[in-house]
Amino acid sequence: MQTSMGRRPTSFDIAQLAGVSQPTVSRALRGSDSVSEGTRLRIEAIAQQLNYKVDKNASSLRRQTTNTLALLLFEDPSPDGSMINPFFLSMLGSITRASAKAGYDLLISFQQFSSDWHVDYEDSRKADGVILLGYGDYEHYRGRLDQLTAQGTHYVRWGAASDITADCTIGCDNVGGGYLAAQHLLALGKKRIAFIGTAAANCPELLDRFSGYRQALDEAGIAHDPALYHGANSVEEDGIIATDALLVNGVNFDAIFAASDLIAIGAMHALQNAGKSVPADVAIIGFDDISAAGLTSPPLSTIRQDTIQAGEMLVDMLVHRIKNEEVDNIMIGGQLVVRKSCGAN
Amino acid sequence: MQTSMGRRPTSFDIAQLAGVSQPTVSRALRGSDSVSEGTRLRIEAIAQQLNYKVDKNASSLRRQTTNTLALLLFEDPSPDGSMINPFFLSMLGSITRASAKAGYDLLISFQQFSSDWHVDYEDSRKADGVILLGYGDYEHYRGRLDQLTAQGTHYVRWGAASDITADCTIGCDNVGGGYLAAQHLLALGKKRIAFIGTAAANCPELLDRFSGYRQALDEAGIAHDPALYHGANSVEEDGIIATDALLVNGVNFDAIFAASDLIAIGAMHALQNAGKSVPADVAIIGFDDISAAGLTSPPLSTIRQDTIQAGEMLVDMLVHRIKNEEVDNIMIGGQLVVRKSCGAN
DNA sequence: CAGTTGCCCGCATACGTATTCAAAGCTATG
DNA sequence: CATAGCTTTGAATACGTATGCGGGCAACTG
Repeated sequence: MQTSMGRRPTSFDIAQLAGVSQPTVSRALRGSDSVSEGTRLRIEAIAQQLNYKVDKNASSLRRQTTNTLALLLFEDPSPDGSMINPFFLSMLGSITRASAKAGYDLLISFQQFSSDWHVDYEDSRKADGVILLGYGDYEHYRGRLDQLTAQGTHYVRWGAASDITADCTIGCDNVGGGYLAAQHLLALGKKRIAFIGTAAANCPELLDRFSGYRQALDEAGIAHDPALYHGANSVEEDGIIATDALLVNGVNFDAIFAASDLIAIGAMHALQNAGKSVPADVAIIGFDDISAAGLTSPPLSTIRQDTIQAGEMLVDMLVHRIKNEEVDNIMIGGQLVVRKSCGAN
Repeated sequence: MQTSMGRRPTSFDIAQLAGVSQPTVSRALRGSDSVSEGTRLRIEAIAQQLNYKVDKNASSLRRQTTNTLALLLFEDPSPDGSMINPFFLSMLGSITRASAKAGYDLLISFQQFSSDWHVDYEDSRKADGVILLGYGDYEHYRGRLDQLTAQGTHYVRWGAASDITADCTIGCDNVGGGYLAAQHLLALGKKRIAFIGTAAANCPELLDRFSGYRQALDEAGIAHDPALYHGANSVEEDGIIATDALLVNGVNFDAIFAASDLIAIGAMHALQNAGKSVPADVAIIGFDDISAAGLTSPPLSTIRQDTIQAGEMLVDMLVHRIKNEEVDNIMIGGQLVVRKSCGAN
């Protein structure tokens, strides 16, 4: 029982069938209290029968709100041009779920750092707010964040708090996490703990982890030894390269704190390829607790970032911001996950 | 230089500043050829200066098209309530990229099988088309697919071709993949090859892999032995359970073909926990080639499904369908990826 | 019975864009 | 110089929904 041929039903069609006006249909279906019970039921029945759905474009246009969040995922173009960092992929999954739970649709977009992402979404009224997700030094785009704020775009960002005006972030306590990791190795009696991940391009997260690591070592009275520090971005390959360099240079080390699990996995492979045993010869601890961390051999000890909690918090915080409610930056603690890669059970 | 206070600029604002009418602005910015060069440049300059962006809600409403695709991701509620199957996560990443490349925004939504997904998106005009992604027996929702077709929703589906009216799918050659896997094990001299993944609930993919496996065994003259077949859904835990059962029952087997990598990883852990060596005692091959497959110890041989290619094809096919172009179902071949879990080299 | 209150509802309109139609200006042609 | 043809523009309108405002009607009060 279609009204006109083929066309999808509108609120006018329903109004006509129900013998009321279009505004009444709108009110009835939105649950306004100024529609009589009887009328509402009648309208609802017809709507159901016609399989009527509100046209969200029209609705959004009229209400000037979209009930949609946008997730902007930043990624350095990866070598193979396709993989996504598993940590962010996990966050993506979590955010997807969380926004659904909050009643918002989620629009996803990959972005290069260089693109004009700062004007893409809210600006074109496709989303009410934006979640920014990615590693990276915010100094590199603080101008864009300021512009977001200037044009009234609501956004939240994954990462460390900053002094950027009206910035709003949720991030892991990377310093604390680094401290935990180093402390764990120290407690196991390790004295020569290498750090892989220093000076990673645009990545303050890794630098914070280094700070935490140094803090633990300082407290233990262990002096600096730059030979133990090695740069790496968060990819497996960099872990391999860095570890190979340590080996080739004949550096003496009994443990590695890798600033991310991917680096740690690379390091583990490099060590094993060189005939070293993990953890007998070298203990390894990573950071993130990506799902692959539990699958390596030996399973990788790591500092867990709770992506599920983080995703929910990001969505939650953004929703608050959209409602112009006051929100505070949040820091999530990292949790030590002990597996076999450090030795002691 | 804002037009009215605070308000975001509209095409009327630009028209006024440029001394033309609103339609001319619309035409100029959409690149219509019936606007003089001078006028167009003037309008473009002003638009840029005001940081004007087309309101996509209004535009979509007027044009009755959204330039957006929706991805519906089906998932059995997982035990921990949060993880996403890594294979689908990978597909998700690939589809995200592919749709961006095709110039479409991507809307993502998790769905329970039981929900009213079939009317959610295109119906409410938020997307021009829908990608359906998930394991599952389409028989369970053939009615919904029919309804999608009936209401004119464009969709493509990941999975095996079917006899559903106007159904449109891209899927892996699971039979061929299963054949490849079994053949590989046979070539290595394995005689007692267990299969884990039979009779998985709602999962024709796994059954097809079983068919391929049987086909290879039949050709090798190996008789059926139901003791070697074990049910499992595509989660690690089921792999553990199934393998433990094989061990407890004292079944004689020298290889396992697991119908998915997650199952294979579970099986590997179960074997190693029981003191068995992989591949010396038991060879293992999986299916999918999720990113964790290369990280296990030993690294897992598997049948690779090319998610990148699949994602691009899904998007491509959907775009064609949206344009009402004829498209054919596609089957993607699985590729044997040889690592260490089966022994040879 | 007049006046007041409160409940339901319809009229008119706004949201911002894209397109159809017609008209205006301009060039070319005979 | 009149007409035809072309280019460029504006007026009007449609897309489908949501909401401010006012009106009709019944119930209730004095």
